[in-house]
Amino acid sequence: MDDFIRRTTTDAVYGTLHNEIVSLAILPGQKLSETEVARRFGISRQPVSNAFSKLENEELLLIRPQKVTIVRGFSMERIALARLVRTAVELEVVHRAIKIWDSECDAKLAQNLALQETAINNGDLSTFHALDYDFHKLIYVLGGNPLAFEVMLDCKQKVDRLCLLSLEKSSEANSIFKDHRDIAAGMSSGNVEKAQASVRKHLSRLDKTIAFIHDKHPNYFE
Amino acid sequence: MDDFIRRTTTDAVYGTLHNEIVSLAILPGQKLSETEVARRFGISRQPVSNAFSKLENEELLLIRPQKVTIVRGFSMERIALARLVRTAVELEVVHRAIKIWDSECDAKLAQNLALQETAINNGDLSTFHALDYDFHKLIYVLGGNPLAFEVMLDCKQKVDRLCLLSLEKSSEANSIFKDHRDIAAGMSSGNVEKAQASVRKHLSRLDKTIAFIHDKHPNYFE
DNA sequence: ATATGGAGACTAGTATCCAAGTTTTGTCAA
DNA sequence: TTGACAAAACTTGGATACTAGTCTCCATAT
Repeated sequence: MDDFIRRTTTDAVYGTLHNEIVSLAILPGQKLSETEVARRFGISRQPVSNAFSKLENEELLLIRPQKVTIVRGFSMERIALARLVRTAVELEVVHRAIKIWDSECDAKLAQNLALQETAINNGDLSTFHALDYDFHKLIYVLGGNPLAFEVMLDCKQKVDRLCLLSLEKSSEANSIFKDHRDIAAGMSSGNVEKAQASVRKHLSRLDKTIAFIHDKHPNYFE
Repeated sequence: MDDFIRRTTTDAVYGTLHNEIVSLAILPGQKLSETEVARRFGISRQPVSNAFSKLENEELLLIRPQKVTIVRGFSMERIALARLVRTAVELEVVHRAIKIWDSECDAKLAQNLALQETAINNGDLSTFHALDYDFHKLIYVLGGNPLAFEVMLDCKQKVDRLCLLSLEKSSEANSIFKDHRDIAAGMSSGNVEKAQASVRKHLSRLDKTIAFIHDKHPNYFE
């Protein structure tokens, strides 16, 4: 009865390349030949071409007829746009969530925050980042807009790819945790402006990092 | 020197099908066979397949391996999501625009509004709709976020395709015009909350229309 | 030394063929 | 009439051949 989702060759190639690009295993500007990738996977060019097409739709590749395909770099305009959309969505989700917020929501957020604190005290950053993810997702889900979380992730991913170029995320955990506590307090208070201000502050934390990366790695920008 | 953009067969097929789908010339649920479309255009299946793939990425088609491809219908969840994102972006753009808003911006909006009034008095709805488009775009451009306008258009398009099922847009022009005046006044006042409230009211105008369509055409929903 | 032109090695786009899975159809039997 | 079941007629996915445009490099001419 269940619709089986057969994993096509195209999907497999797409997934692999997508990971390699967003993880910067393949750097911006690098050439990607359909033939070469096909050889690497031991398949024909067709599924590779389809996968390329999907990656182009995400602005990860630049395909021009009869010219070599290259991995797209960053642009400050597109990064700024992704951040604008993420901020906008996050603020609106908070706006809507706060209208139906109750003590049960508070409790779930508090539970997550407690785990965050434990993770920080243990120096367990990977757990902390997972909890960070869950914290934001909770606000979407509890607020009744789980689908919007996916939109936000799309935006976040574009910025994250850029921020991989900076290797100084470790010391920030404490500040992030404090932001989260502010956001939770804002939600709990029922004060939209207060909650949104906390979100804005949290999201603007990347301003300096991005400017720094832009200065340090201009060659990765278009 | 200019990069010539050669129009591929894939692009042509994509463009034609895209228009037909969003204009509801091809209705949700209709089957689309690669072979059949290829015959219709007098080309091979390959570019049709590529075009299908692009349309699937926009959630306009549903492609399953070895099964017939069909035009996707609407879902209230996706419509609600598109409206949420549009609202969010529009509010955030207003938030940012109002910080750099000056009398020159006021003047440009006022000029557009004057033309809107003329168009309404002349009963020239197509001109009015073009001015409606320009009005919203002005806020993005003057506010320094022209790229965000494209994001908003993507969202709007999804809702517009649905609203084509309702044929009662004519009498609304006056209300829309008044909304625009409110928004312009809000921008001019420098009061973010006031401007945003006007935008919210403007965008929520579709609530009834969409509920009505959902009731009247349940077969077009997934 | 520099500019020009051409050969050859690339590139992606398209057409065509085959494979593999799904749906429809028709036949035969209970 | 109704059911089972097999065969035929679909569907998309992938492999391969070929076309046409682009880039690189080297020889030749200025």
